[in-house]
Amino acid sequence: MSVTIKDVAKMANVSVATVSRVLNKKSNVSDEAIKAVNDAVESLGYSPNFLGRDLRKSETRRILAIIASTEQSFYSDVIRGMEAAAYAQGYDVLIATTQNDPNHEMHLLGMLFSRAVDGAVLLGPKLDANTINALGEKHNIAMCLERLDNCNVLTVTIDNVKAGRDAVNYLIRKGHKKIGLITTLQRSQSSIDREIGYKLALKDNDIPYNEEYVYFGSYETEQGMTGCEYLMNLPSPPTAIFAISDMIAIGAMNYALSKGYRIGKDLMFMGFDNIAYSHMFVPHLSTVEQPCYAQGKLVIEKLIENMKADTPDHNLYTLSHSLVLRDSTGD
Amino acid sequence: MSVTIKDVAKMANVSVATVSRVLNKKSNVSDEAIKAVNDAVESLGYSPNFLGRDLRKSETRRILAIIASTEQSFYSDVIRGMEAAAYAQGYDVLIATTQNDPNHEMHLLGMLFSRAVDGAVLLGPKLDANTINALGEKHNIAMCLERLDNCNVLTVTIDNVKAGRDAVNYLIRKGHKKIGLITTLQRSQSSIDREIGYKLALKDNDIPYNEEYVYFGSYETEQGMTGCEYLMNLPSPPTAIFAISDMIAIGAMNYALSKGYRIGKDLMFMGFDNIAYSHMFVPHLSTVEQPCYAQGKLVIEKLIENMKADTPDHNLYTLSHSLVLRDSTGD
DNA sequence: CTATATTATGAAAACCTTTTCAATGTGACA
DNA sequence: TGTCACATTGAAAAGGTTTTCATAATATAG
Repeated sequence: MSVTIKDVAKMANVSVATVSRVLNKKSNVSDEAIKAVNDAVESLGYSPNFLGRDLRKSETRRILAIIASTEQSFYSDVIRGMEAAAYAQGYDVLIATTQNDPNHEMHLLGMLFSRAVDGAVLLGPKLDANTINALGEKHNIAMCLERLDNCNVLTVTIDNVKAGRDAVNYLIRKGHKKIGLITTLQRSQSSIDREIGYKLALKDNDIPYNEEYVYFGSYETEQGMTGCEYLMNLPSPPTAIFAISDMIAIGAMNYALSKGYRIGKDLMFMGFDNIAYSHMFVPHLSTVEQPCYAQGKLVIEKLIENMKADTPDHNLYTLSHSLVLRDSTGD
Repeated sequence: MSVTIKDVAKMANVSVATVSRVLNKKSNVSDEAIKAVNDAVESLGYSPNFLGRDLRKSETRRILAIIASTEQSFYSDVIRGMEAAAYAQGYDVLIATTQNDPNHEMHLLGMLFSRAVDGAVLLGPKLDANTINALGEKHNIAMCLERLDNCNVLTVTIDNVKAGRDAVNYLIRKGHKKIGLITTLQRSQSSIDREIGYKLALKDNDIPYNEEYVYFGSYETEQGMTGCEYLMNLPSPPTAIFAISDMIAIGAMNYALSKGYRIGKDLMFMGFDNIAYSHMFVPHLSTVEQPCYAQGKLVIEKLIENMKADTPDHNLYTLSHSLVLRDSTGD
């Protein structure tokens, strides 16, 4: 039905082996043969069947990036970094989404077990550390952006404890003592770590931890509003708020704005991620920036190294973050 | 090296054919054989090699979605729709990004020609209509969100001309006669169509078209600011502005806000896409909403139909949009 | 001019499945 | 008892490529 290497061989009057050699730019093939093959390929409109090729070579040169959804736009820089690193070595990056379903995440990893891809990168997995450890023993897996406790799989991330600590320390340095935290109920390790950082910063400055100042919501902006409403209705409301994501912070600021608080004066906000909207929203949001592109690039480089290595690298790499200071902290 | 169907067969004391039958849940296999095979699969940790399977069956049950980047978060609903439709029929959806490079788009389509996937959906292609037409003759291609003039490939989109016309007619009905348009220099068909709709709405109401009122920028929010600045510095500035995307509209509002315009009163804004931030930003943005999920779902359903059909459907399907009215139009 | 590298080539094996085809065994039925 | 249908099974082919191995042809060295 469809045109195969045999058809090309026949038309070019050579063997399939020769066609294969030309296609793969091997040495030891005459100029005439090269021309004959290329002409035949052209006139037949042939393109090689990757299933055959990949089966024979038992490699696909494809890497799967598994992500909850494409909604969080800050993933896009991570992916750009991943692709840059991959293309540089002749790999393609494919993205698949789990919609936060661990079963679906496992299903997608099936592509790895079944050799439909050579490796996989998990960006914020929903599976637990034990499961991932077990899979990491036998397959080329890496994690990016999000680490997992007790997980010895190659991981590239930032130090979220330190990042949270730096963010809150900055607010304290600005003169605040009553600092609210809006975080998520659904615990990713990064949000746990940022919360730990929040507590450490308080301790650094001998400010007692007050659990009333912590609101647990979800990642949606609406929850930022609700969280801010809760905090500001406390008997002694906070004067600064750290939100573990910009989405949440924007929601929170939105509420504060509607109630007439003067942001950056009466009330300061610090977000996390430095998404594009964080400096479009008025007032501009101060935030913690993490090196998305660099993390994506590094995780792919390390993963490809691992695919070639006999003893894979299962280390944790942490890149450094930085504070971006804008209106919402009065800067 | 890695465990194959042969190893399973050996351990289960059956032929590979029987193993295959068990794995594919075929009839005509004894209960003992089923048990023996399943036990062997379990204890060996076997998972079938998809390359072998796909080659034999010459189908992969995978569909590639080709997208410029994952930055525009409103793609995420389209993808959700695509996945829902795909999974319902046992297909997986893989996403790959072109970063706006037509060469890279062609490279990714190579996965289709080379049978690494069964079909492809283009969301806003950078290739021209002729090229896509040619490819569509031989392969299972569809387009979504974005149509192309003179392109007879299966397409699912909305009527962007009518959408632009409806948006601007609404502003006119609100009493405006001087209406600015912020669009993009880089012409996607949807932005061209929305501009056509803008002009038609003016004509509907006997308002002369004034090219001074049209600003050509890019998709970035910053360009929305610049565009708004340009428009408001005209000798006779517009009293309402239609932006062809919410990102641009938010940038434009941002500028207007900083200059003290009272949005929804002195100056009205209408965006496009109804992204999540459009109702987080204060004031809330009025916008045109397109059915993202439904478009994604439909395009996959039609594409899968085409893969089975002998005479493929190359029609254009248009779903309906709606106006979402909020603060920025004084609603 | 012979002996030996070197280059160019093709036949066939290998990669791992699924599926076809033929064979075996079982039970029913006359 | 003999025939037939049916369920279960395995050997082998098929799918499209790459790669190994052997061979033939040519070039190089002595």
